[in-house]
Amino acid sequence: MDLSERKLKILQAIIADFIRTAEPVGSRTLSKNYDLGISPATIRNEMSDLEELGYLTHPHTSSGRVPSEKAYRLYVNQMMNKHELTMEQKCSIAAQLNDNVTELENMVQRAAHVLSEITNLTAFAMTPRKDLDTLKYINLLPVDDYTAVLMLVSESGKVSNKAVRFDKAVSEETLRILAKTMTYNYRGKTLSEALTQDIIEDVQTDAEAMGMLENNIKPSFVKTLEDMLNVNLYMDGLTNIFSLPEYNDLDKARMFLEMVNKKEDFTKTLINRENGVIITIGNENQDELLSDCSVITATYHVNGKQLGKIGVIGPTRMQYDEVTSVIEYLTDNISKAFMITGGDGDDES
Amino acid sequence: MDLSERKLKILQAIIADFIRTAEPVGSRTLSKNYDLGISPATIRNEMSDLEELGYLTHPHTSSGRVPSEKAYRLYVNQMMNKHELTMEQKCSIAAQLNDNVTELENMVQRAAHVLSEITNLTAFAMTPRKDLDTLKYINLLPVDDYTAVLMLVSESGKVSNKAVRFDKAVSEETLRILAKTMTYNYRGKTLSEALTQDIIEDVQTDAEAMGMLENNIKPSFVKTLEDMLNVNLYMDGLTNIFSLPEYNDLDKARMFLEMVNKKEDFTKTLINRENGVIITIGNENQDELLSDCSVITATYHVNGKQLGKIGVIGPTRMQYDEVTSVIEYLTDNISKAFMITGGDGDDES
DNA sequence: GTTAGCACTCATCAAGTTTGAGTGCTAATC
DNA sequence: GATTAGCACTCAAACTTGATGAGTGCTAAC
Repeated sequence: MDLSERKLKILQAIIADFIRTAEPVGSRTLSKNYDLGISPATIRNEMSDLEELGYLTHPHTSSGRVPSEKAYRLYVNQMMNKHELTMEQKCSIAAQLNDNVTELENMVQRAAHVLSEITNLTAFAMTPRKDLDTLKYINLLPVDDYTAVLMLVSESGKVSNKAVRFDKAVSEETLRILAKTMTYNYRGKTLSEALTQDIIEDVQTDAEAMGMLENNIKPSFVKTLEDMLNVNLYMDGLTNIFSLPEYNDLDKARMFLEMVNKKEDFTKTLINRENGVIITIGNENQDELLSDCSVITATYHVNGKQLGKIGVIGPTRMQYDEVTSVIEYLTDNISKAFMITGGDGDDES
Repeated sequence: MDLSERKLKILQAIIADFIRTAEPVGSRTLSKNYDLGISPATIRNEMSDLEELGYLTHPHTSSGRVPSEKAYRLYVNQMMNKHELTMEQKCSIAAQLNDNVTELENMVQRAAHVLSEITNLTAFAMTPRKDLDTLKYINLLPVDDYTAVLMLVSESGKVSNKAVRFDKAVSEETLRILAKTMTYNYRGKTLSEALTQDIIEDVQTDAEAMGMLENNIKPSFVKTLEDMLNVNLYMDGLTNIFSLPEYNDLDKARMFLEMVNKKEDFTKTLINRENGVIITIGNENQDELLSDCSVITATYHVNGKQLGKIGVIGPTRMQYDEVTSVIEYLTDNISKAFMITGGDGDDES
């Protein structure tokens, strides 16, 4: 059933007011502050209908109305106007973002910062998944007789490394052979393929060297690959929630911070989201703990291939229009910055 | 002036009680729960003296006494008994810490975790400063015609890298020469020396190559060096403060979290602390913002040279004895683990 | 269909009251 | 002279009470 023009107008006014004030909205306030041309009593009747239809709720009998998740969903889908950023805002954002960029990690981190500053919410930014990246070469650099550094370099220029310890002294010559063997076996494989593929025996390597490969190098190799595959998650504006009336209760603030601090869980949640601009409201979120939050994410791309995400998390009462615009502007900027030369030679500092 | 035996006993009891309950301690409670053998009235007289001497304070006229910073200082210096960890505690800590260690970063991070779990405070762990580490080799790995990865390897096995973009296409041969020149110039220099030393002209490099060194590589080189020098700070148990009555006020909790979130400032504060087990109470802390916190840090060493720190931050009311024991046990463990082979081939994942 | 009017509800706030844990002082006791 | 019992006093915290006001639903008039 479609809502009448008037009901839509009233609902929109309630949502706007509630997003601004965080207070339940009453019929009198509505008729006074919004140019609806009808009396409070009529508004009450309409609100009663809207409540029956599930768009509004009532904290208690004699309080104003609060938009439900269903209302926010309707608002986001149909009623939200495109919010244009001012020229100053755009310039300021671009300036902060592009100042002396050399690395994606850096820029992405700054995006989270800018986003949290503008929206006054908790922002996050995720570096791209490297699924399609392939191994280019593998090196073993001697440190002392028993220790070396295993170094992997990918086609896109990502470098990652870990220490390897050997049971016995190993010569530089042996290290070179081992590295050569590994490069021969893994070159051109994607990172995820390399994770599953076993080290193949090679004519040049003897039994002893093979043992080292299996027992000493393999664990570090796997960990390094996982490091390269893993996305990094930057968060900013965690303490912004203290300014929101929704979290002016210690328990709620605590729960929020504890949830967000579990970075691994949160990263998984993010990875599973679709690409593009995605808004999930309250219980639409998979994660039980996010059931009274809204999450907005958008995707940026590096070289048109690898995809990363940035976004915000906050109460269901948020400025969906403004936040969405800012996020979109940020992702556009990042995508542009890393389009031409494919400068994704990021490291993990 | 020295305190009488009895005053010391009373003060100790007050401190013990206050650390446990966080409530001002009254004379009746004291005489009931502690075997002091004197009546509340006598205790009141003694407490009055102790207050005059600056060891106790009075939140308001008719409330119990609270230990002052001076009292905590006295307690820590003279009255605190050595708290022995139980065998189970030790085993549990050692197990969590040493499970499958390959890297210092990893172990240090886990130390912060264990520490925050046991103490229910906010714990932190700082990786060692690399001042004494020297450069071993410098490499430039081609990514595409305009991009390379600059890689530095130090004597201790630390590897760090950053992307370099060139104004024009650069051949692999050129990269090799550039890397060779840099290695020649910087090998054996400590990281901090390398930061200040300029690139010296070399017979093998022509003017064009020199220009690239200056304009394209230098910025990345400096950043990479700074990355290698920089300590990493891991924090854990941030939300533990929500369980403390000291922070059951939103503003206080917020201030604490905002302070601790400024990692750079906090790192500087930590670096400036002396080595060994250091306890600073309230206003003894340099940082204004820490004026109602106590901080305990201890130092671990890697190979007897590089020094890192771990510690906790919490209200001045904390279990100084227990916390100190745990921190000491942790630093001992880390130092032991990284003593023999000097396996500090950490990276920055 | 719309609106004015009215009785009712309920969170919030301020003012007053009670309670109890604490103190300091004084006079009696050891 | 040191210790203690007794008592008047203080003050935060918890509870009570009543007023206020923003809100509702319902009904009857427009």
